[in-house]
Amino acid sequence: MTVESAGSRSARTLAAILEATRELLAKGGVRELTVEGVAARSGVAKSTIYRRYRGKDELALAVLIDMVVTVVTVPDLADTRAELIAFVKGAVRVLGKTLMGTVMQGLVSELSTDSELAVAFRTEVVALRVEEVKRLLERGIERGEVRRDADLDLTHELLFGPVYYRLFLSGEPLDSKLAERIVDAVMPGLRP
Amino acid sequence: MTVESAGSRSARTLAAILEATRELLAKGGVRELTVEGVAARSGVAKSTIYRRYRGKDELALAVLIDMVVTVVTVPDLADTRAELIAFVKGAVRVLGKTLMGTVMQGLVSELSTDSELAVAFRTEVVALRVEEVKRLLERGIERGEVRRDADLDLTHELLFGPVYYRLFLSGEPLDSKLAERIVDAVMPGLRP
DNA sequence: ACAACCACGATACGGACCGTATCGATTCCC
DNA sequence: GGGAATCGATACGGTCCGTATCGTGGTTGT
Repeated sequence: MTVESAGSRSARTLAAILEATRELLAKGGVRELTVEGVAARSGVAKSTIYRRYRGKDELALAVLIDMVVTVVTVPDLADTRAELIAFVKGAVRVLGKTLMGTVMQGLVSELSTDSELAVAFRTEVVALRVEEVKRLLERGIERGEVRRDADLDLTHELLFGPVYYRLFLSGEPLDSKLAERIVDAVMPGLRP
Repeated sequence: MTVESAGSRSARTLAAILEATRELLAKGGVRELTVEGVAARSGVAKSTIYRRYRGKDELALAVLIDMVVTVVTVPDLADTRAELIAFVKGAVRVLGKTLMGTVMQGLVSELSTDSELAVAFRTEVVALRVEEVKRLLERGIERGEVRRDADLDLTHELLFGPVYYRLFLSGEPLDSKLAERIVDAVMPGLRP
């Protein structure tokens, strides 16, 4: 046992890799993320990194998933509008003020050319949000606030599409009012 | 004057570059687009390409802009819903069945790290669509089909956000029904 | 038509990363 | 303690980057 942090050797190695990846992502995004850079910064051999990840994309995705796990489930506020706003607002905040936005943006190109990566991303990131939206809307249906035949999948896309649209393409700010404006535009189509 | 196509030498050179870029983009996307590849395929020297473009991103953007110019303006159908559907449907088709979707997807990552590229993209691609949506909605306001205080910018994001969301993230198909479903979900919030 | 001028093609260069392979040295686990 | 797994170090060929140089050919003005 040395002075190092706790955990087995491979656990410490893994932690060092992820930590270095986070740091490099923080300043430069996926664009400037290189396996050799991670190796140099983390003190881990390049070959060790390739033993765990197929490349820089999978590395970035690992960090992303590590962050997504902390997605909060919205508590019952007895008001669907308020719940949806809270949920979207959370996404806006995370995408706008943390690494997540940067990483997402860098990952988009890779998703189209790497189907394994795409599958992992969809089941471990997208699906979580879809489920939460469904949960909120079903709660709304029970309360009678939402139409019984509302299109749950489409609603999810309507709520988050504009957020990513800003992040990726239009470049307009992800301000705190955005969530409310989106929800208020979508709600009329959901009511009974 | 030789047997070659018409135009001055530099015009022919430029055409050859863009043509080769299109071909390489068609099979492999931005990911597999390299300046050296374009040089080899087009028969144009690498140095000549760098004389015109700063790199592969600007090259891809040039092709994209070349395609966007052909965006059709929607004719007056005397029905805002029908007009919006026609417009969104056009975007869905282009993004789903032509190079444009692929190029866009590859370009997203670069937009975050190259501000010059981002500005060019927004003024020459995004702005065109925003203007067209505004035109359609203002026509709808005059007809009394749309609320006078409708949020035009947000509407644009609501209409196209879901389309790009599918293209970039969820990976669900860009089918022909999508445009109609989106418009029908958004319209209730636009009516007077 | 001729000359001065550009733009182009060819080529070479150092450099960054890629992804793979090999091989002792550690560490882990029984 | 000892075998097995994992790691660090190092070297490799390869691709593509972006820049520079140089000679040749096209283009243009008068």
